[in-house]
Amino acid sequence: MTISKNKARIPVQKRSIETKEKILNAAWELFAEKGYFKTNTNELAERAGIATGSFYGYFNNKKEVGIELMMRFYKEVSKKALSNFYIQIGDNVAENLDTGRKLVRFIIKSLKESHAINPLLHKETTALILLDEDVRNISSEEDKKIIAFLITLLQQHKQLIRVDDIEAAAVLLFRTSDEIIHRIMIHKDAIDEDRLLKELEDMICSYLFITVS
Amino acid sequence: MTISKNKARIPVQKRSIETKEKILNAAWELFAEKGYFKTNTNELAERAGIATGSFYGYFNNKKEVGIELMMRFYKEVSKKALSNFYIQIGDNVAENLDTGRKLVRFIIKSLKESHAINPLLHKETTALILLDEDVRNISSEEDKKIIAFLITLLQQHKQLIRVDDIEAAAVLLFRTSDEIIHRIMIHKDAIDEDRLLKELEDMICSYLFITVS
Amino acid sequence: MTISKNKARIPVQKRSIETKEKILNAAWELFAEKGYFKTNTNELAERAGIATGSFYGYFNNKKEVGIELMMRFYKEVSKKALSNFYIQIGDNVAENLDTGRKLVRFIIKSLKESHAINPLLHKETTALILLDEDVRNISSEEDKKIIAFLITLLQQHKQLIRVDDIEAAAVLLFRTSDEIIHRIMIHKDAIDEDRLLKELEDMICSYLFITVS
Amino acid sequence: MTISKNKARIPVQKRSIETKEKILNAAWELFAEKGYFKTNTNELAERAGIATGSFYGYFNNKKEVGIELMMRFYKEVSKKALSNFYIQIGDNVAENLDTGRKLVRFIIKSLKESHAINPLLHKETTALILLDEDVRNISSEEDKKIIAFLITLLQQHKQLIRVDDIEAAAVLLFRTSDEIIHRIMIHKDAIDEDRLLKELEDMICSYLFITVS
DNA sequence: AATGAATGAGAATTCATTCAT
DNA sequence: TATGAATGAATTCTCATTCAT
Repeated sequence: MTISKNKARIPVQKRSIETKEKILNAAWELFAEKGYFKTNTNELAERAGIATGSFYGYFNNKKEVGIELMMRFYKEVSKKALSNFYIQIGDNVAENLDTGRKLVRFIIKSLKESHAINPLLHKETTALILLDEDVRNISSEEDKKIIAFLITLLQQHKQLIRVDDIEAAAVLLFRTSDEIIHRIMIHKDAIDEDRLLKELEDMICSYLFITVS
Repeated sequence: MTISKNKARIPVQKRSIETKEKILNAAWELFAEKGYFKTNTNELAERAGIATGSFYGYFNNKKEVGIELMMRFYKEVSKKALSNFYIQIGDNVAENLDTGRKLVRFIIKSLKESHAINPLLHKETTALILLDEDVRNISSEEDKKIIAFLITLLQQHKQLIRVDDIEAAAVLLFRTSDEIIHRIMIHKDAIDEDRLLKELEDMICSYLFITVS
Repeated sequence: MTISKNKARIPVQKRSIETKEKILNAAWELFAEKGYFKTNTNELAERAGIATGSFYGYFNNKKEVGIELMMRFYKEVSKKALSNFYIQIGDNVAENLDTGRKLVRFIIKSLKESHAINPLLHKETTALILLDEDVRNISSEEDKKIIAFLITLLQQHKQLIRVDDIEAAAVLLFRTSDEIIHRIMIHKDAIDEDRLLKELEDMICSYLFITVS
Repeated sequence: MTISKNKARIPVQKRSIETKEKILNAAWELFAEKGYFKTNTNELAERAGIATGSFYGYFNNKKEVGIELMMRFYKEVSKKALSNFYIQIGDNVAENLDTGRKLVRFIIKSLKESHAINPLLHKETTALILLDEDVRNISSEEDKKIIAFLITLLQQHKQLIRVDDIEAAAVLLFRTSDEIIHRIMIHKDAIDEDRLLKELEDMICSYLFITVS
């Protein structure tokens, strides 16, 4: 269903906003505990402390809750990464390799933090992206914003970067980091987290920056 | 449920093997067309041209079909990767940078081919890995084999490689390449396939090998 | 399965109570018409005039309906037996043989009435007791109450009774009467009902009471 | 289904008879272990060591196996009770009360032995009698034979017996004893077996025979 | 707005029996 | 006769969503 009937109200009143928040919090917990598909709307309502039917006053369907939760992760990336960037990197970017590594570390750290909020829920969201076209499209749009930001970032450090195709590099940088972090959080590959993240950082740096051998 | 009642027969007779094959082929098609979750066992049987009940003579449930298909992918990867390796790289590995790049290209190509077999089915499988613990565990074991193979490969080219932590590098190499290929096949990121793959190759090479600047 | 998920609601609202009653009435009819095993939950819902799914709002499964109906029989027996006892026997129990026979007649009559409510359903219940352990246990508990009541009754008429082992006598009395009545109601043994009941009464009296030869 | 297609062969050859026996033995075990309804024909065939389809060479359907097993119990009663009667009671029946009690004991003992062969299977059979009309009719016919025998028996001891309605007495005697034994074997009423059987014997004797008070 | 009972299509699974080999 | 794969109707139970109150 791509067309929504949109009967769910947009909450304005304080109590309404609170109710919506209660539902999202319930989903936050339950989707992490049992998974998106194994959680049903009755449980969701019950955990939120509302009646089954009331749920549909705030969301048109279950999927919408999944989407809203997914957006929280994106907001987290934005909030952490975008707004706080200059605070952490410094305004007058010192143009040297050290800054480059700092930059990469910062990106990895931001993504890691967004995954860390609720790793199991993040996993569910990832599955939903794979399984549902609507969700995938929304996620795709958000990804584009992140990538656009990364492009800007890389362009701001052009003098450090030896890669010509900045756009492709940004995509590569984002996908690669996100995947490795995801693996660490979810799949618990046999390998140690720190070792893997160190290599990730090294890989990206050796790729992006002009290294003095 | 990890314990199965295992009522499904293990086909020995020619007819049985054929029927099982018919089911797997039906699943192959349907999971790609409609997705794993949206396909039900009745459809599966119907597409296979057998009776509903017959399905349960060969598989205890839908998940088992999913697992069996996933295993086919892994076998495909192994087969492609292992058997063709020497043909492509050459038996007497010339110890120079060119060989290193050849190696990386080979790995990327192998993974790409495994994804290309049935991209949509591959996507479903990826989702299943995220959503089901049993599937995840099986997949995890198979991934280990691939990574083990990569470790061997990298160790055989030690003199080219500047990375110390070969294990972590192998994991990184596998995950990174797999994810990028997955993105290309499934999500159709705005970026052009060739550009992205070129950068991936560059990234891995600049990371792994001693580059003469 | 002895542990139930207990998703069935406990009806409080008037509408709920009515719906539950509708289901029980449907079961009452259908179990008698077609038998417990040959009735399925869809039919049950249909006869009750509700949707299939609604059934599961009130009972976790068919068995629970069977149990609930069985309990109704027991309640019926208790109600009939306990409340009408003094009306029929009289308050100041005349201590003579006549009272003894009255007592036995009363017991037989009470059991007979409970069977007469819905003989076919009673038969199904009896089968269920044999086939299902949970049902058997519940029935066993209820039987104990009846037997306990009979023990009290017999003890109140101790002076008439020549049997030493009152407990065993009560069990014997209950099982014997119940079985004979059951036979009469269900199996239609070739023999005439009145003749058999007369002999039953005689048998019990001659066993229990001091007869003046 | 009251009309049978009767495709099952009547085994004459030794091997055929053995196969049929294997099926019956498998059912004997399985119906006692899991119950008639919870045992399926595949299991039955497997336990018998034959192929699923072969089952239908010997029985037209599952019910027939139940019936044949039921008949075994009846044969047991006949064998034990009817043929061995004179051996145990003695040919020249001493016409005194002692013989009466012996008689009752003998009847109870015979019934008890038939129940004891395989109590759980006997329970299943009892349920089947309740649930299936065909089975009930066959059982009814067999019951009549037993009752007829009891009538003969009682008539042979007429001089001891004070009951007028011998027919009704025979039915009562059979049903009562059978039920109590059944209870003892299956339901494990709280009461001790010996106590209950003693009272049963007393009850029947005090009813049947002229007691010198 | 809130409630929670009702809906009903849909999914998984079973199993007595048949039938081609 | 034996085999065991195949059949497919039947059954139980779930759950997102609606709707009367």
